[in-house]
Amino acid sequence: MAPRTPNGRDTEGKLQLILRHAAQIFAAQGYASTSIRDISRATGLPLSSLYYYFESKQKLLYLIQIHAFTSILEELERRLNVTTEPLERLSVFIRNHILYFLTHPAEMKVLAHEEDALEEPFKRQVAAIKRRYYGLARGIFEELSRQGRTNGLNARIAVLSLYGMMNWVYKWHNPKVDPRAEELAETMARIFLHGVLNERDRQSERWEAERPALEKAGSSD
Amino acid sequence: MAPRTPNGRDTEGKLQLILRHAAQIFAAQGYASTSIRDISRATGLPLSSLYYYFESKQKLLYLIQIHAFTSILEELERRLNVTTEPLERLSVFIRNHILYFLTHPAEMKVLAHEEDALEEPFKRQVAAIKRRYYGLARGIFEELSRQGRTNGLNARIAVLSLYGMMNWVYKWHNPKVDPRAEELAETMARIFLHGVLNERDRQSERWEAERPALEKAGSSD
DNA sequence: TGCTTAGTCGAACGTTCGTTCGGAAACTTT
DNA sequence: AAAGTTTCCGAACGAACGTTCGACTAAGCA
Repeated sequence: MAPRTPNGRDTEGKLQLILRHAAQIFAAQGYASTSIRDISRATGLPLSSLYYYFESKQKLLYLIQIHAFTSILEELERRLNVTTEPLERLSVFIRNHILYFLTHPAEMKVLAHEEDALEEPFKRQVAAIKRRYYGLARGIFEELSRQGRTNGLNARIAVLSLYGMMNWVYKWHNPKVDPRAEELAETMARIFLHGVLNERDRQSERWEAERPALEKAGSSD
Repeated sequence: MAPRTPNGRDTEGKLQLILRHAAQIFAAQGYASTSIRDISRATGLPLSSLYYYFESKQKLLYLIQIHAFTSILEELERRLNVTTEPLERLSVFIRNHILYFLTHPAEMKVLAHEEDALEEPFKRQVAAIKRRYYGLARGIFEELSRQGRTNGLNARIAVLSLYGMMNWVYKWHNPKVDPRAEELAETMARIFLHGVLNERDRQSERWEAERPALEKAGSSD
């Protein structure tokens, strides 16, 4: 925490500070309409000093996106280890996503909104980690399908729909009015996993983490 | 169609041509990173000539957004007139949205992606029509709730989730791989209205427009 | 103490931006 | 044919952009 690096000037901490401020401004104004001078103003650092910490505006966006994606993926993989039950795993996925979204709104907005702003050296790398993230959810969904527990929907469409439902949150979530992460995650999990309509046996289902793993009882489960 | 306006120069048609090209470029590069010169290049019209048709870049974006929103809303209100059954109406809403989305991908991307790019004289007006659109879906959902046919979810969250699911489509839909509008709309209607899990009576449900109106069986009507 | 390296920063670079202006050209009305 | 109106457009405006440069100060090491 203190500047205990060889040099007593905490260079790494300053980069993080720049990244934090830059994420805020990118989120508020958009990448393309943010100037390096805006970031200079927000951080209090002179324009030219910024270029000691990152070599281009593109690289700055890249650093923000990679950092956010790496964090959310690490956290997710940690949490997914608690169970192999696909229903629970999907629920964990949703909760993890929403939780990260609401605790890091600026970073997540940049991730969701500035997908195409990166150009080719960087674009590829962010696309790779994104594919890994997407593939994780899709894998879980397909496992669920293999067990005959879905209604046979196209996995790609289903998972991308879920993804959209969650990623759109940055456009409307208002902490003053809307539920916190836990409740929001549970609501979306219900919509996605179960649906909105009154069904006969919906009441019996629970996807909480506390719930003991499903017993296989017959047919498909 | 022919230039039968008082002047034989088809000014209105030229504006439409500019709007079409501009929507394409805004969709491809983003509003902020598109220059008027880009639009000049795409339309073949000289830079300064463009300003005869719109008075500022902001106004250009405004014209595109208002036009798209007005079209989709008009079409929707027309289609909603066929039934008062809330389940069918929600289904019509979803189908209309997706259909417009996939037949006007550029306009819809601009609508979904450049929400915050407009500034104050224009922002308010687009926000107003957007609120009307959102309110329509929410009204239908609440009617459904009043009839006791939902599982009691927060209407705001539910409708915004649906909205997100549909609006995210522009980020991933690939005509070469993904289903056409009708099928996509039905899939999303199923996810939203019904859910993804195997339930006992899911098979009996249909939300097609052809289906005769539900008979009231009890509860609220 | 001096030498080297890491970090700072004012000033300026070339380019691109949105927009304007004034007059030329095209068409309509008398 | 003259007058009036609408449409067109080359050239230029000041402002803002991302990035660079080179001189500077402060820290770490001998």
